[in-house]
Amino acid sequence: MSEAPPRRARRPSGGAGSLLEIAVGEFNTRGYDATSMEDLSRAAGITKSSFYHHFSGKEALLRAALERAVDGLFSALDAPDALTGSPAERLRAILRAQVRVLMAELPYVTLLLRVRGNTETERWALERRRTYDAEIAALVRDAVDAGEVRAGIDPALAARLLSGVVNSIVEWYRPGRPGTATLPEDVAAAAFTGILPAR
Amino acid sequence: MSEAPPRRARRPSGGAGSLLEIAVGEFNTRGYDATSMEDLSRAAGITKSSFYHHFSGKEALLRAALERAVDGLFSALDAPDALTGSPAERLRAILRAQVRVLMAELPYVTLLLRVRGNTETERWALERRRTYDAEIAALVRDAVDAGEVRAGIDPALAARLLSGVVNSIVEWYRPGRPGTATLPEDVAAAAFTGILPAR
DNA sequence: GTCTATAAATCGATAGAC
DNA sequence: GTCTATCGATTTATAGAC
Repeated sequence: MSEAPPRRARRPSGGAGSLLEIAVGEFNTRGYDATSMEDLSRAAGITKSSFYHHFSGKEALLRAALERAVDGLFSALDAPDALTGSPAERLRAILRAQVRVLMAELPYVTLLLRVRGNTETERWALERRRTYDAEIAALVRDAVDAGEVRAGIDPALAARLLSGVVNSIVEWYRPGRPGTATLPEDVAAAAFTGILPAR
Repeated sequence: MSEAPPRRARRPSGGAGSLLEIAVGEFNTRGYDATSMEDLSRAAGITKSSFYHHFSGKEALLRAALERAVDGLFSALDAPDALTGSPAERLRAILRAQVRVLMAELPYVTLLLRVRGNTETERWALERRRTYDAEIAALVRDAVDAGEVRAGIDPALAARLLSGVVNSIVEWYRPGRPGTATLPEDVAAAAFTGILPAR
């Protein structure tokens, strides 16, 4: 009972998922605000109108991308080895998991980290980021209170520097680069031992 | 021989320097691409046309701001205590100086660190940043070769993480915050000893 | 040095045929 | 699901009066 192959439109795009991937790539290359719907449709090989058939607008694309990034980020808090052990052990496990998420969801998390807050969607993303950062800061305080790490600096400052060093990975990491298999552990070790420890 | 005071236009702006400061503030709040000349002139309290009398266009403003940021950044390499001593000592002095520059020239450096490369001016800024980062990376290699720091991770990775932790300061530092007088030394110490060193 | 007015291009988004 | 054509708003930038 073989049917005839489904009638195809002139230039079938790969579906909403494929278009989102293309759009996020363009957003990261030129910046969200500097990327026009014309740019997106050209990159996808369809017209602007066709793009609007899949997404209601530019902000809908941003929303879908940021939701994926936020979901990934928060999943680091629930990593298997992040739920047990001392505060410092859990914190170290979360750092490793966060680096893994950054690597696996690189374009989406990159976009999230560049959001400025111009629209409701962007403000929502910023709020979710603040919540995540607050969770990390609380864990740092727990680790200091438990006497597991040296409180040479303000725990709030330590949490900010931790976020900074981890998030900065999106500025240079590219998939397939040699020697990045150990990156999650390397970053966690650098955070606890120092990036440039004295001999 | 007192002359009459110079005839004044209806709403005298504070000159090009003042307008640049206002523009950089707007760029950092909304993002460069999302900020229109209309936004800038409204923030300055003059019309768009008047703004064009002081700057030839939006990109000229960006260029002036980025030049100031780049000059500040490179000045960290020439800090008095960065020219003598062992590689590790010089590296630590440069880190401190870089944090001081970030704090003193916060809005300009913030703008520099967000540049994407859409125009010739932005690509020039990215190229200058690459040159600066290469200088830091060379110093890290020197310190490792001299046996002053532990080469637990790839020196190139160490240099990237260093840049990440230092530059991330612009994401949260605000002038006048209490307890930031020791920030340059705190950041340098965290880089060498660890953000969360074990007890 | 400021203003009003406007040009010329581009933007996000929609209408409607196939 | 794709297309052509277009709308209305916005953008960068300029002309020219005061």
